[in-house]
Amino acid sequence: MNQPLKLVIVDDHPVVLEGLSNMLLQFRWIEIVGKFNSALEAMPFLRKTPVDMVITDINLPEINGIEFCRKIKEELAEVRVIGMSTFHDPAYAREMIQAGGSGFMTKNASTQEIENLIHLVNQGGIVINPMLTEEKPLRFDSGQAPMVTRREKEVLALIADGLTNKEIADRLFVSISTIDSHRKNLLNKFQVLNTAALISQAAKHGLL
Amino acid sequence: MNQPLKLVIVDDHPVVLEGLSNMLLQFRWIEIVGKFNSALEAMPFLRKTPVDMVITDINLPEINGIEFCRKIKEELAEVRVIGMSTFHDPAYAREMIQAGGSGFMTKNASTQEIENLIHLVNQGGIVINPMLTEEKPLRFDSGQAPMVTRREKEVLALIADGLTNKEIADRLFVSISTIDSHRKNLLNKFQVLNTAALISQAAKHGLL
DNA sequence: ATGGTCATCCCCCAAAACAGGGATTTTCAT
DNA sequence: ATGAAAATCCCTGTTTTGGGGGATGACCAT
Repeated sequence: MNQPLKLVIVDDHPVVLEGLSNMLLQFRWIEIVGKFNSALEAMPFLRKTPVDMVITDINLPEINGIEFCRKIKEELAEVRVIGMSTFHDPAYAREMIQAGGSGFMTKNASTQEIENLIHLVNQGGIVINPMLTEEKPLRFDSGQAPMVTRREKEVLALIADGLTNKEIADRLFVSISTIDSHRKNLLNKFQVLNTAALISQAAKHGLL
Repeated sequence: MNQPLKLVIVDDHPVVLEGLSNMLLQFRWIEIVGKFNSALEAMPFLRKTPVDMVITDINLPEINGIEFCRKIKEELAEVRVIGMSTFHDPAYAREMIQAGGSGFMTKNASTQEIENLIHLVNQGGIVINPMLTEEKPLRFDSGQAPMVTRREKEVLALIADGLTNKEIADRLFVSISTIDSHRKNLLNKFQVLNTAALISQAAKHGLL
């Protein structure tokens, strides 16, 4: 703990941004090295500056906190990410963790709670604060998946397994043209230009 | 809290099974309704008996605790699952959560810690205990992901985003041949024949 | 210093995917 | 029963991938 923890805060509400950073200013072991209003502004900074931790709002414009977290972990795996939200939504918390994040807190947490949380996360823990009561078993989706028909789903799965159109056609006893059509429709529905993007989108939406 | 919490314990070591259940016997609000040595034995029971929570060892024969958890959440979403392991492995903890679990603990946790953990999880929290220091940024794999280099990872991500070799080459300021090589190496490492399979494998291993 | 992995680049050629039309039959709910 | 949606099929192209090679410098650890 000889080096202060380098922290970046991301929130589109200036009030929160200022409030939180003032709150944390009193802790000498924490150094706030950046404050941003959006993920898009923060990302370039993160890429070129060594940072230990990011606290980000979940409800951000353009790229939300969950996606932001995913991106950070993709490119900069060693940066720990804590999600923050106004609402006590356990689904948010879980999605943060599933996106590779290390923690979740609501904006009304006390200074002490926040310091503890940061401290624990910094030690490698995963912390959700406060402990929330969840009503429903929770949703796993991110965004909404395009509506795919039974057959398309079938084809999609086989594509993901690495089969070519011809192989799929043989397997399903239809012509190559048919599979080709299904494939095109899938590309359209997912608004992507090729198979790679199709599969990664499908995976993201849990359709595989 | 009028109804006691119905709990099932799964561990292949009889000592742990007995020890833990004895430990928890003292708490009147917890009722142990089942003890099993493996996931395969526990699953049928869970299907026909209403249970609130399952505490399962991670290192189980045949089906490990992570997979077990995934299966439970697929079929019985309302059952909360806590993973347990001898080792302080933060990767386990994270995988449990990603599999839909609600908590993780090591076997040397104290009675009090365990009761607290169960209590918090029962209220809908996600709890990792103890807070572990993680050495390396941690692995995300289920099974083991092939080892991909920094550059390959970069290329992989861009492929998943739907860029063609040419576009990736432009973006990274290298020649198309280079990207082509990286792509081929990725196909080799993942033991797949085309991009579709590559991306779905990568997604499965959490590399996206 | 030298063997290994990484990242970079090149060739050729075949196979598969993508883009753009269009068309017919089955199925299913109102 | 009748329209809409789904599933099936076809043609003509171009672009992108994939499979088979091989080569070079940079870096890194033993």
